[in-house]
Parts: sequence; C-alpha cells; structure tokens
Amino acid sequence: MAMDAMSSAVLQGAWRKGPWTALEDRLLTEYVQQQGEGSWNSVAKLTGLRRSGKSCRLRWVNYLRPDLKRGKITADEETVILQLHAMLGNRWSAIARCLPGRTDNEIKNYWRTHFKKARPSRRARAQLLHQYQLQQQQQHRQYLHALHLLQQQQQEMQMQLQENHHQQQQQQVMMMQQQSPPEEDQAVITTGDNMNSMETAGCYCPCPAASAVLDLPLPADDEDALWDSLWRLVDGEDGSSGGDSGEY
DNA sequence: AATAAAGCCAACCGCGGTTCG
DNA sequence: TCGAACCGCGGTTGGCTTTAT
Repeated sequence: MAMDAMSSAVLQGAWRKGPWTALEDRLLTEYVQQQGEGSWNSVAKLTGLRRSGKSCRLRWVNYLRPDLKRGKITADEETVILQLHAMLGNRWSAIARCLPGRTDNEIKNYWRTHFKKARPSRRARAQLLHQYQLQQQQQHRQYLHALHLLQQQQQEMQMQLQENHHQQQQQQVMMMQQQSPPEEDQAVITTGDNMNSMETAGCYCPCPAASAVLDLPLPADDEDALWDSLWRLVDGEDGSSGGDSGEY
C-alpha cells in the first residue's frame, strides 16, 4: 500500500500513541455523540485529537462504546466462545457478534489466555516429539501383538476344522467299508474352504489396534496443527501441561 | 521483602476488502 | 478502470498487575 496521510503523519510524529488519557476519551466520546460512528479520520480534524482514525475507532469499539459489558466473562459466555470457536475458528468478530457487549479483542484475549496453549520451548518440543514417537511405536507394537493373536486364533480354528473334517472322513470311510470296497484319492478340503467357513461363521474381525495405527493422525505440514495434536497427546496423559513460554 | 515469572489486557501493526472520486 | 482513502479484522506487542519462589 502506498504511504497515506496517516502513515506520513506518524512518521512526522503527528499522531499520539500509547494509553489514552481521560481528556482524549472525552473528546472522542463527544465526537461520536455529535457525528455518530464512522469517518474516524475526521476525528482529528474536528476535535483536535492527535490520534489516528484507526486508533480512535479501536478505542471507541473496544473501550468507550456505551453498550459494552464490563466485568469478567461468565461461564455461559465461555461456553458460547468455545462452541463458536470450534465452529468458526479465529473469527473473533463473528464470535463477538453473538455475545452482546463483548468485543472481538476481549474474546480473542480471553481465548488466548485461557485456552490457547503456547508453543513450547525448543527443549520441550524435543521431549514432546520423542513422546509422540514412543506412542507411535507402542501403538505399532500393540497392533503387531493383536495381529499375532489373531493369526494364532485362525490357526487353531483351522486345525480344529481339519481335525473335525478328518474325523468325518474316517467315519464315512468306515461306513463305506461296511457297504462297499474302499476308494482311493479322496478329495481333501483346502485351506480356502476353511477361510470361507471362518468368515461365514463371523470369525473375521478387523483389529482395533490396526485401525488405531491407520487412524493415527500424521503430523501435518502446518506446524500449529502438529503442536495442537502434540498438546492433546500430553493432555491425554496427565493434563498437567501448560505454562506460557511467552511465544504464541 | 525482593524479585523473577506468569497472567492479563489495551493498543498497535499489517493486511485485505470496500468505497469513492 | 484505477488508485487513494477508509475501514475492519486477526495477529502481535508492551507494560502493568498478580503470583510464586
């Protein structure tokens, strides 16, 4: 964007910055009462206030507006914030519109303070990554173990079926020997038949551990998403994570 | 009691969309 | 149609207050 009048004014030191004084608040309030909201850049011209239009708007919207609700965020409001944030993401102004008297800045600050986990330090990140890898390995071992049990179960059932079939054959042979001379090269049941019988008997069960491995969220390209999943991982263990390292 | 760390929040910044001449 | 001005939004910073050691 090309440098506008506001930017050049700032460079020349024309605009005041920092905390607002009571006098400035009064001037701005009187301006809005007379002129209404909007045309923020004309505030300085009409009132003599050495504040940029941007700064005036922010001060009015976040602090001076008469319909603002003072005091702490209530439990109900917190619930609304959490629900809307889950649906809308960081659309603070949209969330604020559903909470009369609360500003987007207020909600943003509240959410960041209470719910947004800070990005951990380098050392903590290394520890978390190690923890993440260990959990992946553990899940993989669980999957292999479950797979092994399933194979054992299948082998046992197969052997049982073969044994049953063998006994039936022997009974048939004995009955036929009683009725007629013995025949050679009797057909033998195949393994495939066993598998079919197992499946029709409802013995095929997808391994939960396997699906757990397959469903394991992979680290996203987005680093924030990765850290979110890492924090969930830690929270799931002891829920005692936290502490603001000072960097978002 | 002193001080470092954490919490909190007002205000600023940069960017993108809209309006207007 | 285009560029400047305006406006609003989300992210970030700085400083004051509170809490922990």
